[in-house]
Amino acid sequence: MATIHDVAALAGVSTSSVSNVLNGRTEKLSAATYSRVEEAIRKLAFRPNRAARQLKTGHTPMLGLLVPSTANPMYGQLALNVEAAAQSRFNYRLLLGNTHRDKQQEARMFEDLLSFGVRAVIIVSSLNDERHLEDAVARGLAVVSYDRSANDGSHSLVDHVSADNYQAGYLAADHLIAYGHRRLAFLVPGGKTLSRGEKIDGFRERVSREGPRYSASVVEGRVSEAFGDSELPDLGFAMASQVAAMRPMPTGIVTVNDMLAIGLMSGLQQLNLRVPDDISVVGMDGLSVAAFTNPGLTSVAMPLTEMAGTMVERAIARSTQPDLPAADFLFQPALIARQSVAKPPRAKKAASST
Amino acid sequence: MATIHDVAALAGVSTSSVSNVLNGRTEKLSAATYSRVEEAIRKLAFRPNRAARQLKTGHTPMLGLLVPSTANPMYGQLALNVEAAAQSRFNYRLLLGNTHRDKQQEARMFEDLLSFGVRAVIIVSSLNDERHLEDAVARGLAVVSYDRSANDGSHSLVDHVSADNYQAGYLAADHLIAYGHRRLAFLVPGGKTLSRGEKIDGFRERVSREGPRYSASVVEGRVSEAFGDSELPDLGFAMASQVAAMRPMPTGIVTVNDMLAIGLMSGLQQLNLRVPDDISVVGMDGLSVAAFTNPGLTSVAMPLTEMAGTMVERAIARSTQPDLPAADFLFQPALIARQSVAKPPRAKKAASST
DNA sequence: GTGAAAGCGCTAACAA
DNA sequence: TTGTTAGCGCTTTCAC
Repeated sequence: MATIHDVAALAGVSTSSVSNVLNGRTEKLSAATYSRVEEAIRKLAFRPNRAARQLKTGHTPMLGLLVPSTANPMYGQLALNVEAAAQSRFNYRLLLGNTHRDKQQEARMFEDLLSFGVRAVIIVSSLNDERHLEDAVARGLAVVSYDRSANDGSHSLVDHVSADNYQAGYLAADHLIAYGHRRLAFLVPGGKTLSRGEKIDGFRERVSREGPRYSASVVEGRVSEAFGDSELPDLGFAMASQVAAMRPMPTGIVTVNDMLAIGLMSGLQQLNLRVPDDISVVGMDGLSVAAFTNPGLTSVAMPLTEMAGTMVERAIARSTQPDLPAADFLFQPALIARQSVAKPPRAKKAASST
Repeated sequence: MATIHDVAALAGVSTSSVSNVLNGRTEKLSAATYSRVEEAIRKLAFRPNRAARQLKTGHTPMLGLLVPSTANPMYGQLALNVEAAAQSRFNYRLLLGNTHRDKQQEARMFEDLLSFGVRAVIIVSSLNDERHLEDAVARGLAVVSYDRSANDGSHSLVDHVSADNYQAGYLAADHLIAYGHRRLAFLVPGGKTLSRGEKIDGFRERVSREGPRYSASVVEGRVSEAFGDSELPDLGFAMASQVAAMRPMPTGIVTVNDMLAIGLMSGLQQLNLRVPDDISVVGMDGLSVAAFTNPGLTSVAMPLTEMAGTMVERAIARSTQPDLPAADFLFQPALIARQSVAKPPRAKKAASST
């Protein structure tokens, strides 16, 4: 690989002039010198060594992205959007890590990012404990947290970009209620996850507005210790039995995310429960693949592209201006109606017999 | 951030001793010194600066991964597997790029990798033209190409890790034929893709063995210039009409990948064609989500984890030992039977009328 | 407008 | 066994 010295030699100038060209300081060079240097750079196919540059400047155009698992299409899409924004708007490249929602892995990744000189990171974490995030901040990382709203007040050290999960839960319940459902259930994996709390609150709030004849239950899937995002559909599949065993059985189900819903629908069909004739399902995320399930999955979609843009912008801004205070950003979800929701079977009966 | 000097000072030794500890050269230090240095490292939470190290050694523990789009769950899974192998077996981190199968983007990413000091890269490309890959190799990258078999002979510069696509096509056709199908079709997006050639060959070969009463057609989807992997399901959906318009209509369809199949099934159902009663579908990839479609999608699965492991191993091995010759690795696919394949409707009639 | 030179944090001879 | 030192390739004062 050619170095700045080779270029300087070929162009017959000093290395500092080459450096000035590299950094676009047009005003410091005569047009003639400038183009002579450019020519030399072209000829040698010279690309500056980032390690050297970083060693000098202290930063490097890389952004860390930590997601639970890119095998979950939700995070695959997120990675795509984040990468696109980072690349096209800031010329930053993406360092990707799958954390499996494991605190150790997250912490190790932070360590590595730091040692690579990366100063901006976006993390999708659902861990209750944000202490390791704050450690990372203390050591110089600008951290943006996805979908973990900060209303627990504590930490103004980390940016939070999230969907309005309360509203998401509210919308999902609202949609089912509009179709006449009265016995609703909200499905979540057991254990840790956090943003689901608000989703459940919104869901419950909407149901409780209808009075005592409406019910809102929360069903937790049984998950093993090592439960990962790739097993979400399997869990949904298994939870179909839990739902089917409920007495009375709910007629409208909301799941905390789309992959769970996809598994659930499959499991329900396996039990000869038809969606939406016997039971309606609403997912959350707005995965593009949800448009192609059978039936199409109604889902509360998050504005992923906008959120990705904001996250990238914040992470990079705060990494370059460490004095910028952390902030929270809330995005509004929107329900996408497809075919997985219909009138509840009871309502049909009720119409003729009550 | 603490530097090696701070550690040396605190431990009361020279920087080279610290360096030796960092690089685990136990034999060069007394046990006492060693642990004193370790202690100092711990106390200062010292992490060596990779940029400095890289500047010195010329390499950095990073691996590039270029995929068309992580929004395609196939590549999301691939990224997960590659990252896991790189991380757990080599302590390498992953630099991810979405190329949208665009040559410019691929070339730019190569440039960037080079300038970041990354010497090992795995690429999923379907571009006919491998010249930019060879350019990259010439400039010092160890390139491993996924699923682009090299039997065009030309390039021994790039490693090729691929599934036996001929066999995949063969297996898919074989499965349909075993169920009694005679009119088969193979669906692909229009334009570029490459590995599909062998899939089609295997598919055709299997069908032609049955003689003239069997037919194998290839259907190309109409795609725009900017067609991307995220639109695969949409394309499949649209292609359902193309299939439905064929006279005679095929009863068994194979698609070049699962996302296309998922869209196709949805489109067929939209046209009131039932899968598998009216028409059977076989996908390719073995996406985990294909187990949860309705009906479950029969698919020819590629051994993704093993392939990812091999790719990582090769990329890193060849980046550290540039004299290692490039090689090709072929993996055997396996058909996963689910519910999207059944006897053809004609065969049922035939059974009673012939 | 251009060049000389110091130094970012590390590694690896080589000396001691 | 431990320390000294010369760079790796770049950026950036500071002279000229």
